[in-house]
Amino acid sequence: MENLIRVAIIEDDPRIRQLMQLIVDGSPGFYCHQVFEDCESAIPALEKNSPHLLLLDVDLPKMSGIEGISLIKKVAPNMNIVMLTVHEDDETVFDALCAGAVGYLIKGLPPDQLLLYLKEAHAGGSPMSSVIARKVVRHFHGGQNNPLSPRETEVLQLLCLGENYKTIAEKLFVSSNTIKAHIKKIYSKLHVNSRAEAVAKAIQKRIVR
Amino acid sequence: MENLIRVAIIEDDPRIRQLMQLIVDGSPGFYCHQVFEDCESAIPALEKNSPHLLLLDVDLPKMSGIEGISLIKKVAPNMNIVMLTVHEDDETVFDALCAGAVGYLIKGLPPDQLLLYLKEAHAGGSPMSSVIARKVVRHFHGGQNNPLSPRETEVLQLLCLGENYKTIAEKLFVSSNTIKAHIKKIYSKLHVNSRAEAVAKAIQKRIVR
DNA sequence: AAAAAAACTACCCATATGGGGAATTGACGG
DNA sequence: CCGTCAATTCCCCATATGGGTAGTTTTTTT
Repeated sequence: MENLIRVAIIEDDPRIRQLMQLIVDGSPGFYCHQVFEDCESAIPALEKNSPHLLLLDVDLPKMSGIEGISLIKKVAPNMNIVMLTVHEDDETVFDALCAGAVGYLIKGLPPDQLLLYLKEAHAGGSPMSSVIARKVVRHFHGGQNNPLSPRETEVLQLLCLGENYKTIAEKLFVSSNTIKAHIKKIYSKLHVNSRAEAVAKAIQKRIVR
Repeated sequence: MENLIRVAIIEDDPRIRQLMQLIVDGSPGFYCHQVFEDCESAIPALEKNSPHLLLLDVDLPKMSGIEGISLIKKVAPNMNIVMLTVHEDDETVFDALCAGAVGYLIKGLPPDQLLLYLKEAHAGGSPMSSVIARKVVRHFHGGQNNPLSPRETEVLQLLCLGENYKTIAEKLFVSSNTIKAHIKKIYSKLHVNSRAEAVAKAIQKRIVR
């Protein structure tokens, strides 16, 4: 009883909910601890007695699964949340991951596959299909297309650290007028007209770390 | 011959290289197109005749696999690059993904598992172990710990869009003095003293999207 | 060798910014 | 009922910033 992985499920469709519960409960090593049909009722219960793993439906009637994650994380920060979805091609993956989910799985996986994924999630992994993974990976791509010269990139990096004309000039052993010129060029190339915008673009376009 | 997935391999260890080649060539649906022992010699060849998939060793003697990705992407932008590593726990995952790799696999996978992953990569997926995936997912986490009040967060978001006191004030229907006061508070809470730093922290700590 | 791009320097000027201090209002919790 | 905090408004002031214009020198590309 002590070594079992305690699992909770939040799923509005009664058929799927009961099916999941059966799969989890009927598997060695797992124990279906709690079952809910919405986040509202789940949150107080999860606060009292939190399981190791939570299977959370993305599409819920009242509060969506995504909104639920943030609230659930507040009451049970150490629980691993695995999202369940019908559409492999939805764009909520990022919101879910940002909110604190660790995995993102499709409903209707073969039971043995599902259980394998749940073991991985409990062991510190992030189970997701490779199609989902590619969505995530794409967010890291696209850092090459930077229109800036090497020197400008260097200046922009220091800009992102909050340095001003003078301190950047000192670090690069040039006049602060030069830095100003570089920054003007950076602004025109990035189509911005303030530090804040430049820094935002630099980080989002991954021109800097 | 036309429907085969053309694969190239860059791997310095002759044993592993030949083993990989054997696995790929001996599998229906795959065709080992080119084999190299370093990026330097691979790049000119990949430019001429690029395969669908490239298996790229992370640890190469001269130019590292990570450095290689950027250069290879320049000559063959549409090729899917899958990294191969011995250590599942290295931190180069992010560099590799940022540089343009689509997958990250461990050396020594069972051949059938490897081939399954390669099919996924070719089909637009991002194969990686769930341990690697968790590393990636962790980069999306941690957006909750924001010490700012709701209003301050709102102001910070507009700050990241490059707005100034006046325009923010107009959008929020308050005086620009108020915005200034909010921004002062934001700076003290985030321990910064300029817009640039505030924006950088906001994005990196995921206080804003 | 010529042209183009990158790097560097300088000066003027209007305005935005950051730091300091001070005060009022409303809401929430002990 | 009182303290705290968020939200709001206002003032002053030194300095940083962004825009414009105008150069020279070096490096790279053609």
